[in-house]
Parts: sequence; C-alpha cells; structure tokens
Amino acid sequence: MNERDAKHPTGPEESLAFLLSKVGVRAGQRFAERLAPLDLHPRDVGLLRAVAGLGHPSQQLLAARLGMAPSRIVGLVDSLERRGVLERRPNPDDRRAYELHLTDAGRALLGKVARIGAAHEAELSAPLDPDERRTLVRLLRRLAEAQQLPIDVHPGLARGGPP
Amino acid sequence: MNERDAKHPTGPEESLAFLLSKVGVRAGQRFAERLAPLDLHPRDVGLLRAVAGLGHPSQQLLAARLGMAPSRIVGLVDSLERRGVLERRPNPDDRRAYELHLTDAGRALLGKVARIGAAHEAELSAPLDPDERRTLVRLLRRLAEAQQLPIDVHPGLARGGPP
DNA sequence: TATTGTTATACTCTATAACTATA
DNA sequence: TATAGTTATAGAGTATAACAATA
Repeated sequence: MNERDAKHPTGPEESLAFLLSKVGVRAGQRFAERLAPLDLHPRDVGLLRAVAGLGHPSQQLLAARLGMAPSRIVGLVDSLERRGVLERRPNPDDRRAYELHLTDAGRALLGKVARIGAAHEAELSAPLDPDERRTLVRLLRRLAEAQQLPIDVHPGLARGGPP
Repeated sequence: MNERDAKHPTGPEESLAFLLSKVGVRAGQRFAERLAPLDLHPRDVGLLRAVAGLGHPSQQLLAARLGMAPSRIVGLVDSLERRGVLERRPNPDDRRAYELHLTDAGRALLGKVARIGAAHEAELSAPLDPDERRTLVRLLRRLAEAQQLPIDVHPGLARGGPP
C-alpha cells in the first residue's frame, strides 16, 4: 500500500497540520506580495510594529523580542533609517545604546501598511460568512494559545536559516 | 492614534490573516523539528511524496509540479539517492531523462514520516474536540480552495528565496 | 567585567545561464 | 532546434565571533 492508496482518513492531504501550514504560508506570501510595491518586507513591518509597540526600544531589546540576532537588527534599522521612517536617537542614560523612534513618515507608512493589511484580510476572509470567520478566528486563537505563541510577534522572524 | 490604541477590532493581533500565518508557519516549524532526527527536511518529504504520487516522474516533471528550478531538484535527488531512498533509473524511451523510483528503504522512510506526521497532527489537534477539529478543517479547506492551492503541494517549496 | 552596537566572516539556500547528450 | 539533466556562478540572507566604546 503506497501513499496514494492509504486507507487512513488522515493522509497528508486531509491533515489539519498540512492544511494549516499551506494556508498559513500562502497567506504570508500574499501579504509579502502586497507589501512589495512599498519596497517593504514583512520583517520590516514586524520591526516597525515592534518599535511602535515597545515605545523607544534599544536594538538589543528589539532583537530579543523578535527573536533575531542583534547583528541582524543593524541592517534592518540602517535601511529603515535611510528611508526616513525610523530614527536612532542617543539614549541619555546609556551612551552605548540608541533609542529607536518612529518618524512621522514611519507612522504614515504604518498607516499604509494597515490599509494593505485590511485589503489582505478582506481577500482572505471573502469565502467565509461573518459567523464562519469568527469561528475560525476563535479556533485558531485556541491553537495559538496552546502553543504559547506571542500575540504580536511572527514566529517566522526567528528561525536560523534564510527566509 | 497609534497602532496600540487602534479602535478597529481588526488590528494585526486580531486579524485572521496574521493569526493564520503565525499558527501555520509555527506548525511547519514543529514538523521540521520532528523531522530533524531523521536528517530530513520538509522539502525532502515533499519531493518523496511527489515521487510516490506521480509514479516514476522525470526530474523536469517533478520540478514543474513542485514549483522548483530543475537545477534545485538535482541536489535534492543526489542526497536522497545517496541515502538509498530514491533511485535514478534510465528511461527506456528517452535516454536524456531519468525515471525516479522510490526504493524499499524510501517507502519505509515514508512510513516513519507518516508516524511522525500522525504525532504532529495529534499534538496540533490536542486543544480541540473532534467537532471543533472537523469545523476547523472544513473552514481551512474552504480557504485553500478559494486560493486554488494544489492539494498535495506545499506553497513554501516554490518561492524564490532560501527556506 | 559585562553590555551595546557594529563589522568581518563563513555558511546555506536559491535561481540563472551555460554546457552535454540526446531528441 | 528543442529538451533533460548538470554544473558554474552570483546573490540574498543569516548567525557567529571579534571589535570599540561605554557601563
């Protein structure tokens, strides 16, 4: 009996795990495609949102929060600072560290990203009626809690290999 | 009004898209972790399953089906052939092409993978009762169909960048 | 001594294009 | 001419370890 003839109803095609991974990864890809015209990667958005959420974090704090190597933060912040959406300001209490600040342009960019996210959300939710969508969110949230996933950090930012 | 104070109930933390991407990506990471002791990557599993599903495909057909560059198939097949789970056999009708065949060891390996997959599935499904699990699968399948995702191919195998 | 940001280096994974042998 | 498999090359992205300035 080979894979195709498997009698079990939980072959890969029917499994929750494979389905979830496929749909989840595809959702991320679509979001990245929508972001591309802004010359922005999902990881940039993750960083910008973390800065907004943490106030004026140091690069070390950001690295710890996002699960990235600190040396990786350097290049991302360089790029975003060159774009004028993020600023390194001196930390008056510790001259080794910076405070990262969003600029007005950065907040405006996050506004654009929010609109892109809303369109993405609408597209993804289109096949579901409101009740179904609520049910899906509720069940997914249950899984996320069971796995102790942080609420506002994407696990794809942390891994060792290239994206 | 900044991101944290957003009044909309569809901020990133509450969105279906972000939740789905997080849980889906994490599910894939967990599967990869479970596969690691076998010195196997999810992409190897995808390739082996495709070979099993397609019969005795050429590398070109495999590349097209998985959405990979043909040159990428070469290294993956090299590695799996060295392990003795896959064989290149001459195609009697076209001496340019190979037929890829699973070996007995390859089928045995896919058996191990199926057991790992079942454990993974059980772990992932643990927070849900059977009814909830069925509902989740049904809704996810609806999304997968709407996006025209192939049933047995993972979209993460196709992208341009490194995994 | 320890920590922050940075740089240097090496590694992994990938696609593209050129190559060969067949068709 | 076109196609299957292969190889060579270049590029992107990452972590690790070593560095200077500061604590």
